[in-house]
Amino acid sequence: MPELPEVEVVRRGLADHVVGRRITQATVHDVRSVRRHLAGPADFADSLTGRAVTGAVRRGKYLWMQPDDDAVLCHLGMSGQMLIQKPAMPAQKHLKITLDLDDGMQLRFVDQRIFGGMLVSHGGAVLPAEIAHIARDPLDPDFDADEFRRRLKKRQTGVKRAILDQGLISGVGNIYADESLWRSKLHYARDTKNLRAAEVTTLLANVVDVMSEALAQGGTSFDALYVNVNGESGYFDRSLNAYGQEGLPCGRCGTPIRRDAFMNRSAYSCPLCQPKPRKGRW
DNA sequence: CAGGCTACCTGCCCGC
DNA sequence: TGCGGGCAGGTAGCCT
Repeated sequence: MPELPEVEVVRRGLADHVVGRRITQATVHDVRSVRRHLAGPADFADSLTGRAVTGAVRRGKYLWMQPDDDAVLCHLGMSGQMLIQKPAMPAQKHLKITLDLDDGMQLRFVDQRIFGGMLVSHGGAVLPAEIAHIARDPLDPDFDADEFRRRLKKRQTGVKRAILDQGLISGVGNIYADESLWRSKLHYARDTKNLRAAEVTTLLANVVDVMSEALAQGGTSFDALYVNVNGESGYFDRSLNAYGQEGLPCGRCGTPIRRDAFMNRSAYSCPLCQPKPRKGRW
């Protein structure tokens, strides 16, 4: 569920509550949450026991803790949560992994749908090999906007597909794709090859803006599934202009927002502000 | 490489 | 009240 702003909120929580701590014990409650740790759940737990966490880093929607040169790579999938809680707190229904910390608190990974998970990447502290294919995200100081433009221009696809491709630009999911396209007055099916340079520049700026604004508001929460490490919801959902707004008036022109089936999911757009491309025209 | 489809999961909401 | 279908902030892999 979480996109870059939500994952960054979680990373900051880990930086505050886990970095500087030592993991005294690791418990895997559901092996499916460590299925990407190929050496198995026992090795996962053994690899973490006694390790001190020295950093918490994020690229796109992935984040990892750094026990020295290694990485505990985490992805929240659609429903993953990281919670800092006292051991006395009753276990959540979908509690998957518990890391006991040397200050008496626990880091709990809760994940209803189990699309997320953790793995230990040996020597992966700088960049885990498992995510070498993930592009830098636009909030990364080393994000290369010119390279993004070059690579985008070479794509033969629709613009929303392109910005959802984590290998081209990371961190953008369905919410912020629709929101940045709405702000840019671009239809999601616009061909990347036919985008004008100014349109790409505007889009990139809007991607950065919408994710920065969402981050400042603690992320987007529609329900209790997305929360920070203290269990609190973000409130950027109040600022959404397109995503989930089917039938509601466009904030610019009043035309009802429409929902289209797209990539087995949804694409929300304003039919007037974001005109559908016609063959031969764009 | 593009893109359609499936799998991986649980839960909620709606219509019947 | 129950059941089936559709839907949900994601990713990877297989096929054409």
